[in-house]
Amino acid sequence: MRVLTQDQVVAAALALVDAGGTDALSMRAAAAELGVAPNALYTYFPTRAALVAALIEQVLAEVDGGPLGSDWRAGVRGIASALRAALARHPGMVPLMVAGPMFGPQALGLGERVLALLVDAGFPPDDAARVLYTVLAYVLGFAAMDAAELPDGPAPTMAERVATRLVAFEDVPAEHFPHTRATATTAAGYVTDEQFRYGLDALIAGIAPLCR
Amino acid sequence: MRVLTQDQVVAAALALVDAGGTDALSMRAAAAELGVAPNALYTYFPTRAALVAALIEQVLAEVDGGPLGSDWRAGVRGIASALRAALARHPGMVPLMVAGPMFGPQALGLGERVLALLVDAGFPPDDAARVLYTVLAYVLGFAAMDAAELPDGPAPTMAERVATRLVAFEDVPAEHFPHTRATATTAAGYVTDEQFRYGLDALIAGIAPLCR
DNA sequence: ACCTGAACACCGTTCAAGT
DNA sequence: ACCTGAACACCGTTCAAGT
Repeated sequence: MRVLTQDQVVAAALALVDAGGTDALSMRAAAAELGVAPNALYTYFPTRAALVAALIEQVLAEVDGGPLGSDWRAGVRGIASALRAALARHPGMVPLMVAGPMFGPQALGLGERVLALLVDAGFPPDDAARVLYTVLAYVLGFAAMDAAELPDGPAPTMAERVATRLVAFEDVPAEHFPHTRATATTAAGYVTDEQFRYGLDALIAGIAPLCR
Repeated sequence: MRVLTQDQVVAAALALVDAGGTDALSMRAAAAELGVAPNALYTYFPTRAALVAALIEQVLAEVDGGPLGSDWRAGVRGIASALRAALARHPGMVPLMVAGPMFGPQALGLGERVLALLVDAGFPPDDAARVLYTVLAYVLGFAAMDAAELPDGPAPTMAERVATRLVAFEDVPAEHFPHTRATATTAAGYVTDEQFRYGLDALIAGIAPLCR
């Protein structure tokens, strides 16, 4: 008789990542959290990679659908924002997501929703596929740059993060990098929702002519 | 008297990553490659993270400038493509780059070049900063999705990669993911230069109205 | 079938010692 | 100052044994 469930293992592992960052995840730490010998986890997941895949699916399951209306712009914005929000809730998961291919049912479902949205709006299917991957690349890249500079401990507030970035930019020598220094305030705000929306809207605007 | 140089350590470590993927990098393996005791490397780099930062700078140093003409579109395309090419040459480096903030001189120099290009073309500086980060997010995200599914061994040809992806999509159940299946051929080609250019051009088109 | 203790082959990093 | 051997506190994973 099993003393645990797969969901319990996933929950414990995700808690480790959320509390201590990417590197806090280990089979041994998760086992300790669950009060079980390290090798007991191999009953539930054959390898560490399989556990990570389950964690990724768990995070993707938190991405809610967005509006189901006929406006593809709002639909893409909604799903992309929901994905970014889910990744921002679990910043330690980002390096794990980005390091391996995503082919689980949740990942496929997310893509399918975007494709359906675009095809229904009149995009030729192949263009829809290209748009999907382009948007995904942007969202994952943004999330990665966002998560990259977070400390491993508990998450700082957005104001603290912007302040930290501003200080970092002040160390940049203005004689060598004048434009970088001149735009430090804007660059410091790169981690905000507003900046995410800015790039996403540019992407959507550039995509629009493809919809005949 | 030092028996090695920092450059030798970086070269050996990069060779490990290129040959065996991200996980092939370890202080001990690099030391073995150089014929030296593991802890000898701590003379050259205080931590593994410092070595990784030097590796990132090395890869960014390989990004060539692109055209210096007055056309900002060509300039952004050139630098973004050069960055993608450098990352594609070192796919094992991508998870390392994406996992940590990039604030070295090469990283700053790359950003500065893009900012100068945009400001010279008439972008308001703050818009230029936003454009820079948006393009970076796209390039890094694309590179990450690209690198994610590469095997750890020697790199397959592009044709082999597309074929592998096509086979993977054939396993997707068409009754649950009809659009995904219908666009499998296009999706299989996502790793190609052409797809990278496609998304980049959409981004540039969406950005253009910001240049007054 | 599932858990355990013990082990194997790894890590990054530190420390005391030698030159 | 720089290298070495040895050690510490970790990893993922395997294996034989117990229930």
